[in-house]
Formats: sequence, C-alpha cells, structure tokens
Amino acid sequence: MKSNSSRTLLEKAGLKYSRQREALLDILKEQSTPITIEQLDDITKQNKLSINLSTIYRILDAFLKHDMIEKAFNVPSQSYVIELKHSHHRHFLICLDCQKMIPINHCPMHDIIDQIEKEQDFHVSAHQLEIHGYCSDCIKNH
Amino acid sequence: MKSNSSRTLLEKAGLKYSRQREALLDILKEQSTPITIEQLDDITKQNKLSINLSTIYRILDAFLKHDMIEKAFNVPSQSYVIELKHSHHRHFLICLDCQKMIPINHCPMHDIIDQIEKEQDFHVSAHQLEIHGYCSDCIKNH
DNA sequence: ATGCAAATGCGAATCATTTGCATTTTTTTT
DNA sequence: AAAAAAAATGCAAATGATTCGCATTTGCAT
Repeated sequence: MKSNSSRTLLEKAGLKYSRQREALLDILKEQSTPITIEQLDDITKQNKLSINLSTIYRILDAFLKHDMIEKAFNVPSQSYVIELKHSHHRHFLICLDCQKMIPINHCPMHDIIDQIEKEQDFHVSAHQLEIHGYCSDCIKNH
Repeated sequence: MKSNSSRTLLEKAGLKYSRQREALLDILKEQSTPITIEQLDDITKQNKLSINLSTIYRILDAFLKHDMIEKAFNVPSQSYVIELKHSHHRHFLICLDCQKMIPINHCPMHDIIDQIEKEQDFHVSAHQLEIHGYCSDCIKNH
C-alpha cells in the first residue's frame, strides 16, 4: 500500500517517519513533472493535510540532504522547483508561453560529459539542462 | 575609447544613455565570467560610482528586455547571475567546492537541439546548461 | 538656456525563505 | 505500557532579495 512504501522510502533514506513527511512524499510520487513549493503547499491544503509552510521547507531540505529529491531547475523568484529523484534523471522542454514541461526521454549529456572529463581536468558530478521555447499548442498563437 | 563604445552599445539596443547605465555596462564588459547583483553592487561601491541598488535592478531588467545581457544560470537564493550577451554563448563548469567557473570553449548543444526539434513538435529558442563537479585544484583536497 | 520625458534615489512594501522557541509527536528506556 | 528523551512541527517574527511609489534629478530636443 502507498503509505507503507513511503514509510519504507523514508527508512531507506535514513529519515524518521512523520505524518507530514509521508504526506509530502506521497504527493511527490504522484507528480509527473517538477513542482514548486507553492504548488506543493496548495495540494496539501486541498487534501486538508495542513502542513505548515516552514515545515514543508524543512522537510524538503531534509529530503535534499538525503538525496531523495533534486532541484529540477530554477524559476525566477522561486528557487525551489523539485522532483523526486528518478533512477534515470530527466530534462525538460519548457514552453515560454504556457510553462508546460515536456520531459525529454533520454538525457543527451552522457557523451558530452565523457568528453569534457577527458579534455578538461574536471570531475563532473552533476549537470542541469533546460531547454526553452514554444510548444506545439503555443506556436499556433503567434 | 571605452565610455564612447558603451554609449554606442546602448544606442544600438534602443536604450537611452545615463551615467549609471554606462557604468554598469563598462563593468559587465570587464567580466570574464557571470556575476551576481551583489558583486556588481560591490564593484560600483569600490569604484565610488554609487548607484542605488534599485536602480541596478531596473537597469538590468532593461538590459535583459533589450537582449544585452542574459541570466547565465541560477544560484540558490539569488536569481540574478548575469553576463553580457556574447556573440557565441557559453556554458560553464562550476566547481562545487571553490565555486570557480570554467567556460566550455564550445557549446555542445547544437546537434542535440536540432534533433529535439525534429523529434518533438517544439520550437527551441534558448537553453541553459550547467555542469557541476570538482576542479583540478579541489579534487586534491579530498 | 528652458521644458519635458525618462531615469534615478530613497524609503517603504512585498514575497520567498529561515529562525527561535513553545508545543506535540515519535522513539527509546525502563 | 508509562515515563523520559529526542526530534519534528507550528506559529510568529526575522531576514534578505527584489519591487514599488513618489519626489527629485538628469539627458536631450527645442
């Protein structure tokens, strides 16, 4: 069952259980694209879970430290846009008009990173890629 | 001479001249890597240019709108990290330890973007790429 | 030089995020 | 299973980056 596996996830990550942590984790699991804190807060309110905003921040910090989520990328005036860490990480095409996020099936960076590590004396541990433009729906409105 | 060409740059971009705009533009030209608002503010203070912080924000917004600078990428708790728009845009390797930014000579995204535009129905107008890891100096300290 | 539109400086407002502390919940000990 | 200890939460206030309103100043055309 759902709640049980969130408990397990917390345990595996070395975090203690709490109603609030479980609830946030459950919500994060349902998302197909990254989500802002504001959206997260809205969802908890809709679900009448009532989790204090500072608690949300604190829990997400804990999730970050324990590698359960990652900051997907940054949006102006909001530094938290997060998603559960997926086994294979993803990148998104982001529509400048409707803000829709379309995942790219396959991360194109591996070869590039191999090459960089060879050429430059630098050890790559992560990367962030965003591609901005206009989705098929929004191209029409121009 | 320097001040003259900043005037020209402003004109070309369709922006009026002002002492403050010229000064900021001159400072931006000197940078080899992107710079935060805070750094920019510090430099103006050191140079005794005294430009009000809100004015700096307003000028940078204007520069952004007129395509003279671009947000290089985002740093937690600071949404402005900017650089002059270069004819060829650049990406950086960013050291997680010392924060050093090492430019990548050549943007590896062109082919990838061509492919994405073909495969997905999406018109790409920009992209952002950051690569994080440890530079040669900092690898040693581990 | 004069007048006007646009830009700046200043202080106050706003908004996301963080912090201190009292209270509650979870875990440990007995 | 109750009591004690540890950790997490809620709340309200603090902080820090960014924005805004408005009075003043500046750049520029006449």
